[in-house]
Amino acid sequence: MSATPAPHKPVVTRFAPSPTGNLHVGGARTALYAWVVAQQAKRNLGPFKDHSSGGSFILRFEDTDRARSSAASERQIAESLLWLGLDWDEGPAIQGVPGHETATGDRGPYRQSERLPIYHDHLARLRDAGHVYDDDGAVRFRVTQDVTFTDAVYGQVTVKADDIEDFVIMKAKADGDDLAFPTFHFAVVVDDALMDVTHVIRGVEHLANTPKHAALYDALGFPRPLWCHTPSIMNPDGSKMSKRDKAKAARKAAAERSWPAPPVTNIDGFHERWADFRDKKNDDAGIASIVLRSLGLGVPEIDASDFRATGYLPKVLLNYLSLLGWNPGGDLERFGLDQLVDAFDLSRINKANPKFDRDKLLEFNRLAIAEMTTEQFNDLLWAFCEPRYGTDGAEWSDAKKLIYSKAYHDRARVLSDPAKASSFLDPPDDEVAPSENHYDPKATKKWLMKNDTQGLTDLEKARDTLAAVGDDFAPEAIEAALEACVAEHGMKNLGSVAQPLRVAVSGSAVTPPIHLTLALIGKAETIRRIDACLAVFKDAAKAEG
RNA sequence: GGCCCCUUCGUCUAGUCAGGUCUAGGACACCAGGUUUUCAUCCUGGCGACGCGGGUUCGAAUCCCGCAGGGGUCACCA
Repeated sequence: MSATPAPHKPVVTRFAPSPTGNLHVGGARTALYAWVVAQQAKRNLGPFKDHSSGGSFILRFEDTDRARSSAASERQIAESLLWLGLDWDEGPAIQGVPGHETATGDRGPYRQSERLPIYHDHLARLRDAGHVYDDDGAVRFRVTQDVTFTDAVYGQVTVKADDIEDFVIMKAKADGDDLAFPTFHFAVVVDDALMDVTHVIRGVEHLANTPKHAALYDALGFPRPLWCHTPSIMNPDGSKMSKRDKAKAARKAAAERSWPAPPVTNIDGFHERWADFRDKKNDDAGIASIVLRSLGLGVPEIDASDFRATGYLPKVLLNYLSLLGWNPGGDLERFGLDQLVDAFDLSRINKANPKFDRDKLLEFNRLAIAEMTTEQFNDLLWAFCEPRYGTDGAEWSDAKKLIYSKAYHDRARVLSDPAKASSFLDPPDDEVAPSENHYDPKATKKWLMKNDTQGLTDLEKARDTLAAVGDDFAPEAIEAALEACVAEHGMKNLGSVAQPLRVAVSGSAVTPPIHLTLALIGKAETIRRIDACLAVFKDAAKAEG
């Protein structure tokens, strides 16, 4: 078995999703592998080192299930693919996707619903040769022989004719249609053959269908492609990772809290949709996301767009996905697309279904963020945050944005982390006078009240020091002033002032580096919060003492 | 249930095709110690696997057979 076709034959791979939802991670990985193989052929790399055959990667929509297919889903899939950097050489026109609003390539149409006459031509050939028969308005293919085919990862597979049913290749014609629709089995074979596809790379769930496809290739007189089936990506509990996981998570969370009724009212018919959803009449991912978010919970990332929304870097997702069921053979784990194109080899794909490990993905993403410059992180972070979180009307200066980026550059794992960790930036609530409730009890005890309120004493000194810092309140100036304060008063270390300050301005003992935190809050607000804190705890100390 | 596929640390895996160099290597997670203004980082160390049972062989994670467990498929869905 060889993954290398004859030198004169260009390599053609394709990604052929049915547009019935977003791009699932499993689909993303399949698309990646197909894209990589085409790249290798184009650039004479990997298994194609000595072949100048050329290659191309086709995007085709398998929309023979008209009830579930949608243009919106086509757009989402295309956008996710582009976000990942997996552009295609040939594909259909997709409205609303810049760069792809007109079709490219001359092997189209690239939508099965637009290829109906082609299927009927080939059906006629099959009929003439006696390979098919009618059944209740549908057309079935007659399986008469055992089938043996070779798969790049599973090796040689043989299935007996008795174990393959006579399967439907043309559905019964629906009312109002001119032509009947083919089933997936017939459409893929005809399309892949006519589009000169050499490598059919897809999920293992299709392995059991492949004997049917091989039989069809033979009956139609088409040369068979090299099949390559990739294992399914599983959840940590061993179940298949699927869109339904969102619905499951939402129902479970709602049930655990005895969630009475959704607080969402501005969406048309939400309550009815929620009721149906709760009663398991559907697994609407949109409803699931709304429910989960209303409960303050994260939505499990399943689709490429989910990972994008959380703030994963596309190259990291690709890196991690490529490693799920494949590896270059040594200890190398973190690499970019170019290295992947260099090293990839279909025959090294594992057969067992891997489990998706979010911790490892998170760590890879953290490392990738840490490796870029603060300026790069700054650009990325704000490009990510601004469309998502808005600016609350108050525009931040570039300088302030950069300070924020510095504060989170080496502790953000995903781009949404900083927004979650920076509640200390929330504007003060003028309605409520500060009280002990604003402060974490453990933190106040340890950093303010301990040793006869030593923390409060140090905090007062820090306050005066900060009040003397210039009004631009730059991080460097703050840092220098606090260090001088520590030295002048013979304090143990910077923590002596940093910790009480953290508690005073944020209510907790955890924030980014203190000088960045204070600079972000601003001078006036910093002083105001310190004074409020001192007032609260001085009184408390007096009452006790 | 029929048919097909899979099985190395908790997880992803290297090693299996060409049996010895594997008292099984790496990464993530976890645990302990150290550095550090908190958190995080960083450094050092640690825990931890060949599903089970037979067989072949001087020798098996690697080859053979059986079992168990997991997955897929059996649609006019893809």
